[in-house]
Amino acid sequence: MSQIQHKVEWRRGKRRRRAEKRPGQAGFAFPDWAYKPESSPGSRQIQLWHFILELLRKEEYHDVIAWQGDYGEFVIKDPDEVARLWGARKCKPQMNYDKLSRALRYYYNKRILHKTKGKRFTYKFNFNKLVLVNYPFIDMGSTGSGVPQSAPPLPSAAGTHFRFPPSTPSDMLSPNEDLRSPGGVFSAVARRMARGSVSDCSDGTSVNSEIEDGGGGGGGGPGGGGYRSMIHPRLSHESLFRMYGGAGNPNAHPGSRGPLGHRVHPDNLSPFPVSPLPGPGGAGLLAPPQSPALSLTPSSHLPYTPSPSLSPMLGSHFSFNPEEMKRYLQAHHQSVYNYHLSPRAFLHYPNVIIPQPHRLAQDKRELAHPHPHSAHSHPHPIHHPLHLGEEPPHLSPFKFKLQPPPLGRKQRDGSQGHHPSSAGGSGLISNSSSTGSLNSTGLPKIKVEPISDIESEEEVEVTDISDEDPDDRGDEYDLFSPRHPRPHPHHPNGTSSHPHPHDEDLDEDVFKAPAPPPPGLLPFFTSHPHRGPPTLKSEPAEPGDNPPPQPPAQGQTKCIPLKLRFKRRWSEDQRMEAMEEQDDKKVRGEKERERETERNGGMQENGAGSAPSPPPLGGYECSLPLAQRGVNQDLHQATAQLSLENKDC
DNA sequence: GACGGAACAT
DNA sequence: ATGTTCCGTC
Repeated sequence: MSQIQHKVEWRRGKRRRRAEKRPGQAGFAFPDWAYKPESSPGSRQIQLWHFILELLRKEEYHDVIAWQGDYGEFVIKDPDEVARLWGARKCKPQMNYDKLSRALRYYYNKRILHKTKGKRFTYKFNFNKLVLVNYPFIDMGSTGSGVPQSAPPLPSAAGTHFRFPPSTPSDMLSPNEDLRSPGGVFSAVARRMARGSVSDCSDGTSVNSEIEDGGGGGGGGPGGGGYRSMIHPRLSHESLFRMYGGAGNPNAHPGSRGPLGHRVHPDNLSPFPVSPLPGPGGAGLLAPPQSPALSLTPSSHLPYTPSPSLSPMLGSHFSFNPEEMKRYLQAHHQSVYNYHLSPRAFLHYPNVIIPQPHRLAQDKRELAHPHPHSAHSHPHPIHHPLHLGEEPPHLSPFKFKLQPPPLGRKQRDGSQGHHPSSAGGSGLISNSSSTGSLNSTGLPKIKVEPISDIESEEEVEVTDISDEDPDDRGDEYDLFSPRHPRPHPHHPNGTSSHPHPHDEDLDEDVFKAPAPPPPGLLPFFTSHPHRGPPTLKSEPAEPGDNPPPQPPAQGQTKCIPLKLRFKRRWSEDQRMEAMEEQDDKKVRGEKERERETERNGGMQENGAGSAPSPPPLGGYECSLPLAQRGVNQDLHQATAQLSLENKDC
C-alpha cells in the first residue's frame, strides 16, 4: 500500500525531473568512452563503479568513501551518504545503501568488484577488469613499492592523453592539435567535460554538481583549471603514468624534455584521438582516482608510440609508416592482450595484421643475453627496422592471456574429453606438463581454460604460466601479481597447485596489485637471427624435443574465426618474411658490393645494423622507401585478403 | 550486514 | 545492459 504510493510518488518525481532536465550540465570527468566499457556497450549513463571511483577520487568525499587497505580496496565510511549521492546522481531519491549494495553485488559476477569479507562496507575493485578494459595503455606495473596500495594507477588527465579505443586510424596523431598547449585539446576537452556529456540528472539538486563543485570550484569548471585537483599534488603527471614513449622518441617534440634521460612526453606521444566517439561530448580525458598513498615511479614501460610528426592522417586511410605502425601495434596489442581486451579491438585497424603476443622464453633469453638492438637499450628504436618475421621480444613480468578464437561447435564437440591445452586440442597451444618453468622445448607452459561464464561461453583463455609459481597459479589476473606477492592466507606454502582455485582464492588473485615493470620493457627491435615465431604457433622443434603442435591445416576449415585467422595470418606472414629474408640475404651476399655503390644511403635495408635514417616527415605515401612500400603493400594485401575471407563467415 | 533471486525500469 | 526495488535468507 504505502509501497505503491511510494512508487507512484517516485514516478511522479521522475517525470517532474525529466521535464526539468536540461542539457549542458557539468558532467563527469570521464571521457565518453569510459562509459562504454565492453561490459556495457551502448551505455552512456554513469555507472555505479564510475561513480564510486569519482567519489574516491575526490578528497572532499574521503570521509564518505575512501581507498583503504589492499590494492583497489575501498571502504564506504558513510553508506547512507554514498547512497544519497548515488541516488541524487541517478535521480533516485529513494536510493539507500541496501539498494546500492545490491547494485554493487551485481558487480561480483562481473568481476568488477568483490567484497572484502569481514570488513564492513568494504569492497575491492578489480582494476584489471574495470580500468584496463577502458584504459589499456596505462602503465599498471609501476606502483613501485611493495607497500599495498589501495588506489589504482589511473591515467592522469592533465599529464596524458590516452584514448581508447582509437576509432579509426584517422583519429590518431593529429599533429594539428597541440595537446600540450593550454588552448589546445586539453582545454577543449575540459570544456567538453564541463558541458557534461554524461549527466543524466541535471536539475539543481544533482549530485553531479555536488561532486563536481567539490574540488575547490574546479572539478567541473571550465578550462583546464579544474584538473589540478585530479592529480595528487605530490605527483607530477609524468611520474604518474607513462603512456607510450618510454623508449624515447627521436621525433618527440623538441621542446619536450623531462628529468629523465630519455624524454617522455605522453601528450605528444599518445597515439590516440581525443575521443573515439563521434559527436559532442567526446572528451578524451580521465580523471584519475588517485590516492595520496599511491606512488608511482617513472619507468620505461610502455613500449612504443608512433611519432606524431610522421603521419598526418587523411580520411580513414593510413599514411603511416608501416613499421611504426607495426611497432605501435605491437605495443598496443601487448596492452590489449595483457589487459584482457579482445583482439577484436584491432578491428579498429582494418589495415593492420594483428601481431602475436610476446614470448616469455625469449624474454628470458633476451634478459640473459640482451641484444644490443633491443629497443629499451637503444635510444632510437625507430631507426631500427622491425622485421615482420621476427618476433618482437620484450621483457614483461606479466603473463599474457590470450583469447583465441572460439572454437566452432564441431571443434568443441570433437575435442571433448581432451584437456584443452593438450597438443591435440585446438592445435594452437603446446603444453607439456612439467613442474619447471619451461618444458624441454623451451616453450612456455600454456594454460588454456574457459573464460569466465560471464564473459563468453565460447572463449577460452590461454595463459602463459611458464613463470608461474604454483602458489600463484590462479587465473588470468595473475598478470597483476606483485613482484613480491603478499602471503596468501589460504596457501601459505603453495604446496599444491590448484587448477581450479576456489572462488575465494580466485578473488584474491584477481585483486592483486600490479607488478612493477621490468627495468626496460619491450625491446621490440632486436634482430635475433634465430628467433622463432611467437609461442602460440608451431615452432620448429629443437633437437630431442617433442614434435611441435600441428597448426590447423590451412584450408581445412572454410570459415575460420576471425581471431584465429588473424593469428594464422600473422603466422603465415612470419614464415613468409623469414623466407624472404633468407632469400634476401642470399641475394644480398651476391650483390653486396654492387648494391653498396648503388644504394648510396638512399634506401635502408631491414637487416640489423643498417645505418639509421629518419623517415621522411611528409608525403609518406608517395615517398616510401622501397622496403617500406613493400611492407605497406603486404599490410594492405593481407588486409584485403582478410576482408575477403571474412565475407565468407 | 551481506547475499542473491525475482520482477521491473530505463 | 545496468541498475532499482523488494524481499527472504543467513
